[in-house]
Amino acid sequence: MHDVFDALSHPIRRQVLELLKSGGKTAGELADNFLVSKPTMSGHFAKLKSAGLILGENRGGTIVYTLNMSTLEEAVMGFMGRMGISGEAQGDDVSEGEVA
Amino acid sequence: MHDVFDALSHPIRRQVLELLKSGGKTAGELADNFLVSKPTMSGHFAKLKSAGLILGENRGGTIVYTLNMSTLEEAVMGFMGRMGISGEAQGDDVSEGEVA
DNA sequence: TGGCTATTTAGCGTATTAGCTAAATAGCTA
DNA sequence: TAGCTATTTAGCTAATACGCTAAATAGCCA
Repeated sequence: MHDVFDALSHPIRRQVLELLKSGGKTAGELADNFLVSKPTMSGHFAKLKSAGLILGENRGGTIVYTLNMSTLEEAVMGFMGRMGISGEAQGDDVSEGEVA
Repeated sequence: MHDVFDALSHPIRRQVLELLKSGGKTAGELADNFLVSKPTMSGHFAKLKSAGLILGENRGGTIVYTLNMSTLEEAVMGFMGRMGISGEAQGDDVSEGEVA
């Protein structure tokens, strides 16, 4: 759990997840979307992978990364649930916890 | 936005937010829940505050911190929305984005 | 004023993070 | 085997993060 939020703390890593939303992509394809070097991107992939947020499948020379949505969902929605937010729209009105 | 996820990356800070869910608490009350020193906790409060996740009200000598739920919600649910998760329970079935 | 409590700021040490270039590894193709 | 592409590992530097103790600040009370 801690590792998930740790992995999410870097904007490049969050954006990688968003890019993978539409399907698996190779390390090179993903890296092309950012200005940093490929070794730097490789480090980001490693962190996402060790947090369980992506999976890497070695398909002959190239590596295809895919999203592991369940880890993301479990960690983030779990925390938000504990915070009392289940995801339903929740405007400015105070529906509970009357102040006085 | 980046600062929010940055602030959420430390377990103590996430737990502080959970403690504030039930209402405002002083810096000292919050600090009592953790093993680290008060100056260390003060640093965590500062980070949460600069991310806009909590508000600090100086009430004569003591400082009462309160949760700023809207910032948390906007950043986290915004990201999750972009990931295609709106918060509704979402089991193992694939309800959209048919694979083939 | 003096003293007490609550909290932050200053200053320091160490660990981690993020970036780079250069080199290594792995698989393909000729 | 040689060469090409894709990706990671190694090794480095600089910046940031996190913890500590000691000291400063701010408000209260006698």
